[in-house]
Amino acid sequence: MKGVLILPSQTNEEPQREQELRQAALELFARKGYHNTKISEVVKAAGVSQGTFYWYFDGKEQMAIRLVENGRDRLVEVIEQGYRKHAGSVDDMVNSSANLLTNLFEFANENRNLMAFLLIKGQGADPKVRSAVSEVWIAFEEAFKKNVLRAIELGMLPQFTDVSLRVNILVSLITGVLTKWLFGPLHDVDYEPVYTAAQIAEETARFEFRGLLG
Amino acid sequence: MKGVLILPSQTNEEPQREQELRQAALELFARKGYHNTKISEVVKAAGVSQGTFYWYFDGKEQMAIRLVENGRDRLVEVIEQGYRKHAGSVDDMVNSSANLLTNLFEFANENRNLMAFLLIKGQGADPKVRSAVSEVWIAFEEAFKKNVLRAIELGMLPQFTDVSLRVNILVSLITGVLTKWLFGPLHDVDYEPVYTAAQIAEETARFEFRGLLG
Amino acid sequence: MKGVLILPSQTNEEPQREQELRQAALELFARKGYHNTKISEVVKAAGVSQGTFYWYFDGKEQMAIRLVENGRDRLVEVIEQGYRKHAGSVDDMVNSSANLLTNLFEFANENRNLMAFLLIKGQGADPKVRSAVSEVWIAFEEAFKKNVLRAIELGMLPQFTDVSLRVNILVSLITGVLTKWLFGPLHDVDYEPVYTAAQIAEETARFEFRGLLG
Amino acid sequence: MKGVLILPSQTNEEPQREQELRQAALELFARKGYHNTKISEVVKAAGVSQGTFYWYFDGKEQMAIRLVENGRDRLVEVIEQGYRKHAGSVDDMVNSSANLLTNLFEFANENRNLMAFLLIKGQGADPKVRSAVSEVWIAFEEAFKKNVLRAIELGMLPQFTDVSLRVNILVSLITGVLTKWLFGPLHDVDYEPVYTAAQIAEETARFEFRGLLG
DNA sequence: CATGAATGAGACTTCATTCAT
DNA sequence: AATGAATGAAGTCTCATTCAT
Repeated sequence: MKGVLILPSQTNEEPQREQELRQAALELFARKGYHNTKISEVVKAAGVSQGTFYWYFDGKEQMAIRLVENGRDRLVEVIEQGYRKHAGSVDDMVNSSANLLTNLFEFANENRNLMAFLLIKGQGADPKVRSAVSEVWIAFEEAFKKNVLRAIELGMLPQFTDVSLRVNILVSLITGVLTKWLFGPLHDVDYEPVYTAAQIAEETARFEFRGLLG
Repeated sequence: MKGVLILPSQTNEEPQREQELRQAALELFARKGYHNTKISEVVKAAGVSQGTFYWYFDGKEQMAIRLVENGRDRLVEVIEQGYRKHAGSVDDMVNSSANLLTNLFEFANENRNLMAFLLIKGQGADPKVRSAVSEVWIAFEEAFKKNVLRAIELGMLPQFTDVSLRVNILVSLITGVLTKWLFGPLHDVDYEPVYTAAQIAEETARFEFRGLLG
Repeated sequence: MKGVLILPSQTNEEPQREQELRQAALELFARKGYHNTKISEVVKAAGVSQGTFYWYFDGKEQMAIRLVENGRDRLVEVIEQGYRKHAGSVDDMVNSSANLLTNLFEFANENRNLMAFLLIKGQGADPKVRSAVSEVWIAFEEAFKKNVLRAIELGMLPQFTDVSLRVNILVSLITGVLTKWLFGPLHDVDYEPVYTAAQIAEETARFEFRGLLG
Repeated sequence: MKGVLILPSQTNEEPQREQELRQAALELFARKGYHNTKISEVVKAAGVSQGTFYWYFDGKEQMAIRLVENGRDRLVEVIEQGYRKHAGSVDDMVNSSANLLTNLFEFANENRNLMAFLLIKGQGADPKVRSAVSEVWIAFEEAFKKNVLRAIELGMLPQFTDVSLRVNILVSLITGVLTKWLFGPLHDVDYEPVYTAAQIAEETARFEFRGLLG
């Protein structure tokens, strides 16, 4: 850890200011939405001057897009780790799905600001930003579809006539549950989930495979 | 007093201009979001002058809230018509649920602008509008909860230990499916649903009760 | 009193609506100033419609001017009644002046809204209205000057080298005292004078002739 | 710390733009009144852009209040310098009062815009601004009262039964004379006083102590 | 005479962005 | 790299006035 506190001559610290700006912006976007967040507030929160923002970013919109794209990559990574290698029993499958969802929910809870922007506030932004957000959920659905197709391939799920529709419904379920679990009925960034990630994941996985009657 | 109530050749003419303004605003809010919609655009679309807007509404925010509250009432009305009177078989229940969802989905498809604002764009608005939108979904969930409790009472659904959680997940599923069905992956107001309301309702109802494995 | 309540066929009631509008406007002008008073408020206070205002008056400005000119005539009338016919002792003169001031102060107190507009709020209006207000005070000063010249003529006051200056100072004193007495330090229309008109008139008259040392 | 205080070739440069804006605003307020002065005119007169105004001030109202409060402090300072230390003859007192008034009148004439706003136009502004203006004259009267009480203490003036009333009348006299002297009968900012500050002060002081008969 | 919905010019204010230092 | 004063386009809202009924 030596040298960590020596600020003036740091080497790899390159984008420290940038990081602070990103974090500040993401928090504000998540809380107040894109349009209700002023650059002046972002820079104040990050402790830098107005001009500095424009040294690191081309503008408000471009910054938001960067934020979203960065989030997308990290999110997809989580889901792709659920990719199945071998076949197993139904219970295996439920457990496996629950594990994937647990990872997803934990990631989401550790990145609440990001998720709030992606799930809720992003749609209030400008067209380009909205597109970027939409692409996140397309990528998200793709990743899930890959998993479902793999499960069918391994004979663990029946050959649906319309896989896309099922995946569609499945993803709707997951994002719906995720949003409510994370932010509650009022979509409050400061809401504290009442269930653990594992609990809500297990319930969701059970529902996923067996429905209300299961 | 004869003749006093005979208005000059109109029946329930109400404030026609107000209706036009509401519609224009809702369409623009749905398409471009709250902040990207200018009053100047709304009045242009409605074919009235800027000042006229302020004759009928106190301001942009208040108008949006009125729009949301009006939508909430109509939406809840649809769901409450699904209230069950007698017990029946499981298939009855699935059918019944599918019917309710069909009604809901049809209503939604006939009020795409309203739904786009409630489901997607509303969260980009100002705090008071956001609150109003959140309240819509709370009311929505309440209405569903009433239906589920009734089904449990009639012995058609098991006594869940945590009804709220189940309803929560159920509502998440429904709004998730609804959003995707109506607006597609890109949240496009002009997206044309690929399934009919009845089809998606049936699939959703099946999933609701039996999950992926059903 | 017979017939008084038969409204539809009244004859000399001509400007009833106009009177109500004048009164309402004067009160609002006095309280809130010219620019902070909206025609919509005036008509609401008078219980008529917006259009009616424009049937009786050419516009806001013209109405204010009419109000001011009407007030001027009544105000000057009061002062001119102080015109002296015969010579008398110094005490006569002080008493006589006190009587005139008493009349003035009583008139002012009975027409608080008018005086508030003339003394205080009128200067915040538009140029033409301001001119009309200024002319009131010029007429006021003229009327006083006439009285002073008459007193000099009768040998009751010395031949000042500069009568205008003295009258000027005298009028400054009177309007200054009047304003404070009527509306208090905060220029509040609802202020209640702590002295009676006669008391403040006597004090002022004494000061007028003898100053602080008198 | 050497060198830290050496600013790049300026001495007390403060916010120069702010000064220009203040001056421009005060002049326009004085001439046209608060409501007839547009921010667009102020910034044009100051030679800056519209946005710059809002960099230095929170808004029109807040700026007007600042203007008034600043003026109040300077005005009171002038009067408090008249505070009497030793007793003296009646003539001393008249002279002393004339001196104080001369200072006051000179200050007023050097700050015609400020005085026009405080004496005349301020009452046409919005409530908060009006309050600020009223407070100026309350402070003004307080300062005079202190002087009068001191004179009584020194035995130079009799023990009035009601000092407040006398001071009230005195201040009414002074502000009345001041207004007329500065702005003439038409309350014209460009009016040129026909007497010097010393002349009008002397006349006023004589009137103050001896009245018309003096 | 009376109504009140409709108008539109123009006011204040916001805020993303620029640029000289 | 960093600052922060300056910009100006554009937005929301006000309100005196008009006019068809």
